[in-house]
Amino acid sequence: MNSVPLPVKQTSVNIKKAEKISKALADPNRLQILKEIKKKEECLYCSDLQDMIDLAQPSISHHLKQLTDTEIVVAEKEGRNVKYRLNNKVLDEYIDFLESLKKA
Amino acid sequence: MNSVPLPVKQTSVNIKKAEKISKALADPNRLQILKEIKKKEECLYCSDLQDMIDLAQPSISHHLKQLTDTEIVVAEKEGRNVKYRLNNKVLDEYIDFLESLKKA
DNA sequence: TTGATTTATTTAAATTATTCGATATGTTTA
DNA sequence: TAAACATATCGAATAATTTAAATAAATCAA
Repeated sequence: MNSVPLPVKQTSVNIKKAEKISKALADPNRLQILKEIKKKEECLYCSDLQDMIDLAQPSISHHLKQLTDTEIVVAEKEGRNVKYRLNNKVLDEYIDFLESLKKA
Repeated sequence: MNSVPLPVKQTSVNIKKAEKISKALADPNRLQILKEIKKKEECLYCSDLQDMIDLAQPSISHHLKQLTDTEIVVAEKEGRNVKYRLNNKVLDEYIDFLESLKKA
């Protein structure tokens, strides 16, 4: 009866991207890092994490890379430190993708 | 100045649960399954998936188990078939967790 | 410039995840 | 009951991820 197809909301996150973001979130240490980033006033230095997470420095660096590769976390160089902050935009786009899995 | 701590919204999804759900979502075949579940009117039979996903039956069964273990997908036995449907509640709780990672 | 500090990369080992063939279990139908 | 069908489990091979030691690169401070 309804010959006009219902518009399907398109998100900017496709399956490939959603897979990458999900993978980035699929580790307790990386989730902990995200929580620590939230706690900090504006952003967080990599070195802060060494006190909070029981991993060697290269491992923390590796996990931060997973997060920045998906752009869910953004790194800003500041002298010899690196500041990390959450990228709300990417997180929101990922959430949109998840919402789009629900029935209309 | 503010001696009363701000209430922090608690989600029912903690880091451990979020890790599990993220892992369940961190695979292109499982994301495809979720999309196919959405497409179907109410739910989807396991056997439907064999036409849509290029994997052997045991692999599809394995992926469905990953999804049902997190309860993001619910399985209902119906004769010799099994019906699968999305559990909006768990998905919403996961989304709440993700929202809680953002700054207040 | 030298030494200390912060973060990243490389490499290798250990762990975990994915896949499928074989087979088992449960259900329907003849 | 026997055959057919749908799904699940087991076991083994392969692939991907995590971890840390060693080391590199970049920056700061003396």
